[in-house]
Amino acid sequence: MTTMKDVANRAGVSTATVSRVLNGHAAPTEQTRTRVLAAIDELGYRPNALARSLRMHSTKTLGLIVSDLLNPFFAEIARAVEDEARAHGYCVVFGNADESAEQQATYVRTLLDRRVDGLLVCPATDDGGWVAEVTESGVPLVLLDRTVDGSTAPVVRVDGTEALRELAASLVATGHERIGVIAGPANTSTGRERLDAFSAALAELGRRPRPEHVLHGDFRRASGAAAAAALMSLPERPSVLVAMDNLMGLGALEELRGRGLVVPRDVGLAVYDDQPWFPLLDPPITVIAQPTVAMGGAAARSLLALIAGEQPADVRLTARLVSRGSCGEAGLVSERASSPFNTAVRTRPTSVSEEDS
Amino acid sequence: MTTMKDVANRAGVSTATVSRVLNGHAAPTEQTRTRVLAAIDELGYRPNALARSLRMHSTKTLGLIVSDLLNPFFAEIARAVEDEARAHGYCVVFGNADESAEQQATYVRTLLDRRVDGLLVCPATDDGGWVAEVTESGVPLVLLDRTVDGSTAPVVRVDGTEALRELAASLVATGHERIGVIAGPANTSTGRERLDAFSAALAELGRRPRPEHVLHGDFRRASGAAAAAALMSLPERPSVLVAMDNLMGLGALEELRGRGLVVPRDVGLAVYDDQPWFPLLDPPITVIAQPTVAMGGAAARSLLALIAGEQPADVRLTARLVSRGSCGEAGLVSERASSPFNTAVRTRPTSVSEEDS
DNA sequence: TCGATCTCTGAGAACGATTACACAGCCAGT
DNA sequence: ACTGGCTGTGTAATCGTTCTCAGAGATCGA
Repeated sequence: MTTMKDVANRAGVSTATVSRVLNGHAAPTEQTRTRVLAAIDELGYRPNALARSLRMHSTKTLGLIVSDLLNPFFAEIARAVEDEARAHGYCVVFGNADESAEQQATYVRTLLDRRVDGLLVCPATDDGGWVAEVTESGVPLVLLDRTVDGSTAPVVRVDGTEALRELAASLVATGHERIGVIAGPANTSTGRERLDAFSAALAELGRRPRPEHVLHGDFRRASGAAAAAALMSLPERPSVLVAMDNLMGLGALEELRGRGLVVPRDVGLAVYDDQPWFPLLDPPITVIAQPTVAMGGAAARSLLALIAGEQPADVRLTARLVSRGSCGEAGLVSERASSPFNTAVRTRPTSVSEEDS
Repeated sequence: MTTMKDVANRAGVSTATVSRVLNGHAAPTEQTRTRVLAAIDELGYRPNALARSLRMHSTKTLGLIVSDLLNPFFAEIARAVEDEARAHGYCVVFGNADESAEQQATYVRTLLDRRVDGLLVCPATDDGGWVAEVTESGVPLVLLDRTVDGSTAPVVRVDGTEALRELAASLVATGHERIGVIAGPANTSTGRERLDAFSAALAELGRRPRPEHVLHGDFRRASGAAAAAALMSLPERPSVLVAMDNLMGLGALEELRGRGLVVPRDVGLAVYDDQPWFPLLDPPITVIAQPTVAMGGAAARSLLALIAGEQPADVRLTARLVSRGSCGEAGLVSERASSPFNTAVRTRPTSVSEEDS
């Protein structure tokens, strides 16, 4: 590799001058400037970002740890973060925790060791032992989607209470008595909050889901299938399932299909987290949509603000209910029943990206 | 931040000794060893990977540039690459080219500047101008999924000719006369190869798609919808559409639904690239499945081999046809027609991850 | 003509690690 | 007691940048 010294020799100047030219300092003459640039060009010189970072105490890099890269929810967030970061001249290094606290801890350490300028974490669990490590290292931290015990870091999250309240009301209005819930892990904030909000909403309506109708999954496909299987094997099985995450929703759907159960005739289904293909199912799936792009953007901005020495406030975006008929919602059911086959959806499917803008 | 010097002072030794302890050299006494470790522990010292990399000329990092992070196909690949890399003690830095050659070039440069030990690229286009830059820098390069003009780098790709031949045969056998193709961009190897292979297969069967029935998209959702719209607006519209990528397939599906067209009654659909939700549609979508996890793993291994100084051969995996009935395939259609509603799929949906193992 | 001021450039010290080399003890063999 | 071979440790160079500081000319006013 050619270094700055090579360029300096070739141009007949010192490395200091080369550095000044490279960083756009005022000092160098137009003449030396062109000489240096010519040398850089001839040698195909590219500065070593490692050395630069070591000297500058800044890597222009953000670290992002997502709970599960295969979850399109996080993939979209990752993409949004990256867009925002690039717009500010930052690069993003990803880590995939795979919903595992240990793997997450490993990545936190790896990224701290590489001296990222800031860390964005979608925590795998409530356990916040790792936060102390980050705080000690002095690297700015922003939490995304989920919170963590004993952390004072800014949080960017989604409030689904209102949407869940609407969903509960809609289910009750449709006449559902036995509501099955495939909840997220009890040791994640989103897992608990969604379940709590939904339970509270039902309670307001005078209903209370039976304990055996509430199962916890792990935000992944297989657990959704397992939970659906368990729920549908009960003597008094639910008339509708609410999956608190798109992957568990996918698993539940697979399980229902595998059992030959028809949605919503045999059992209704609602899912937390919209995905582009949900409107394409028959019936289209009723979902609670989260503003993923906005989340990623907001998180990146908060982190950049933190890096700039500001004190960004917590961000709380709101999810919203998108009723599509998979719970046998009034009006949609009857309309649907009149068409013999797989019919066209009534409205053009709304894309997630459109919703976010 | 505490540095090695701090540790050395605290333990009453030199930085050399600290380094030796850290890197497991034989030299230090058990006594000094424990003293150093104690100091490290008390100070919460973490080595600076930047300084280490600068000195060692190795970052233990692989760069991965994907064409589009939002495409689940690439998300799965990214995940597989990361798993394999981690197993060998490497970290992965991602870049998202967004199907843009310029953005890809920017990322190539950024990653080279950060001195990644190796580069894995899913090229956005055929243009291989950037390859020279990588070669000059001496950083090992492996191409993934798509090839590039004038490159001698090892390639990991998927051969879909046999699967496409089977698909063509199946479509012809089902009686499809007018076959519409939503092809990938002509300036990508996969875009061309899939179209060529499919056309050749049809030619073998004595058919030849009409020129106006072949449209090129850009491997993204909107282009699939636009192409489907154009094709279905023709006076002699196709009886079946073949989308050469899962996102274009998604777009096409949305468009068909929006127009109130029923698959496969009004028009058949087949898609290149399986996704977990394809089996859940009614009818389940016939696809050509690619071994994504195997691709990512193979690519990472090839790159690591290259870094180790070996000369890995090109890898060519094979895609396979999964017939599900969305093209009105014989046997499936009749069975389907007998059930009035959204029916259960006939076999348990096969998950992508199972297929890859 | 002589400072004073201003502009440009270079020498060299960081940044935080690794490691070649030297050296100080120690023990064994003569 | 002296040599020679170990063993364990420290000194200092090095990686490729940035940046402080100081010096070399040039310009200018008195």
